[in-house]
Amino acid sequence: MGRQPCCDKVGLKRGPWTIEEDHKLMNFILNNGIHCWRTVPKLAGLLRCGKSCRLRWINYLRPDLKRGAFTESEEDQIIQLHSRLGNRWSKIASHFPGRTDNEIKNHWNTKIKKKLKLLGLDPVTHKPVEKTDGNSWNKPDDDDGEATIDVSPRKGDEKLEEIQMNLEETNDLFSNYQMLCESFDLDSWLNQGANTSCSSSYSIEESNKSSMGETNSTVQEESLKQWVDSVDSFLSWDSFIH
DNA sequence: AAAAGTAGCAACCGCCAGGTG
DNA sequence: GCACCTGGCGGTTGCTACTTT
Repeated sequence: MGRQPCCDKVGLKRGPWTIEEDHKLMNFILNNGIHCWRTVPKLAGLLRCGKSCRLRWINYLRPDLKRGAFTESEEDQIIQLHSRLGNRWSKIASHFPGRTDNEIKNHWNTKIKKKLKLLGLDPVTHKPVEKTDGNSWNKPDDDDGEATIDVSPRKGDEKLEEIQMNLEETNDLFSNYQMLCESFDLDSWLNQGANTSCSSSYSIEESNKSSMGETNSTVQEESLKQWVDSVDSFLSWDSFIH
């Protein structure tokens, strides 16, 4: 007998997630925690397979995610870890709280690989690439036809400044977000549902009280609201009615 | 301005390991 | 020990936005 698929794919939706689906999944997990991914879509009213829900949560909706570009030091650390661990992205990701393995893998494939090639290093072995002729040192893309990184000044410098300003604004948002995550016991929060019913009456407030105690619950509540607001601003959920 | 090419990234697929009955 | 289920992982695909011609 062959292996059964992870879920019955007939009639299930695929492709990009809609805002409404994101909200349904978030609401469900916020209210009930995570116990069994297979049952999540059914209980949350989603036409997705559990695996897809899990991926969406882990890679995009999780409150402790650190969004934004990788810093130089993060890149260096990824390179070092990759030289030790190879393509074990989840292991590498475990060194970067708030980063996902998928994010790191994508960053590696799209940016760091090219950076290493540009430096004349083999992205797999991390050793200098063998010279094939006298000119190949500074032309790492000759072998596979991949484009080089354009480091020369470009006409779009003004646009770059604009992006940097936006990034700063985003970083402010992230720092709020990080403050929340640092003080917020996500594991307890996600697991609390074991002791609660699946009713939607279970609130974030109650979750805070049970996982952190009464004393700083107001602060936590405020932080969590900030986080929800932050996610809202990322996703433009204005049109969705809770 | 339009077509072609490229980069970035979200999402999917298939496989594997661990847990359970 | 076996069959099955679920979660997790790494590789790959496909869509979209951006850039170049």
